[in-house]
Amino acid sequence: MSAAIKRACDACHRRKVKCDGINPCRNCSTAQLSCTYNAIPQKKGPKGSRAKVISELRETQRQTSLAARVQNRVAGLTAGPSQNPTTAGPSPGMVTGELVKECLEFFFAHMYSTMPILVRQKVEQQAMFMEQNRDVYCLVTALCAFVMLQPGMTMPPSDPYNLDMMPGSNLIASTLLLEEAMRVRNGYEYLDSPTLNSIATSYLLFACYYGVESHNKAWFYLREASTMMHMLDMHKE
DNA sequence: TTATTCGGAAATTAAAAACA
DNA sequence: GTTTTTAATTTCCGAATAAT
Repeated sequence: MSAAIKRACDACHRRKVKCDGINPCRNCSTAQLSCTYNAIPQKKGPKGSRAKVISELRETQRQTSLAARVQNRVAGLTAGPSQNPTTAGPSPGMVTGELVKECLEFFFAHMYSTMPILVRQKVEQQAMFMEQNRDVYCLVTALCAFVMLQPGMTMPPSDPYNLDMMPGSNLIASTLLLEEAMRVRNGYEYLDSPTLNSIATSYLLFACYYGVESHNKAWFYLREASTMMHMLDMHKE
């Protein structure tokens, strides 16, 4: 590139063409434009703290170490004598009764008004036996994953994933729960006979993925929920 | 063929951080 | 204090497109 001139005129700047810097400049003359230099240049250079990169690196490393701790913790939870981590059944210790209780409490206190997709009494009843019913287990796990994403939701006092209330621990807990829900859900044919629970689960998966900005997955599960509603003739009066 | 538009690479600049 | 690093802005190259 030839040496850039100190300042391009307004028209050349707009047209993204080389300006000779005089008034009127050659481009403006040939285009019969009035050649002005009215634009006020912006201040160049970084604004505010420029420690953005180092902050990002710190955050990435923190998340990585946190995730590693969670992996270890989960490996410990799932490494029972009769437990194979690759099975499609619920992982013991992953979705604790206390976690479910807290998440249901939060959901019905703060979110039910804008998302009335569940009946409290029914869910609480079903949740007691969720280990025996994958449909319910997935619903409850997805619900917990969704609730853990919400601002204001705190980790239960027992801290089931041993995250020490560190910043970002909610997001990691949510991710783990989402993975758990997906793993169990992929282990059985929930589409064979969709239920209200599986529709709500799809909707909660949509909400979870939307919350973590995985928009393609989010829309997929929203669409899935909508399709299952059709399968159950819920679009009819 | 010539003129125009515009995505984006390269250059420029200045603030913040690092260093002596 | 000076130097280095980083990030924001500006210039304008050159490919794509439109006009003649």
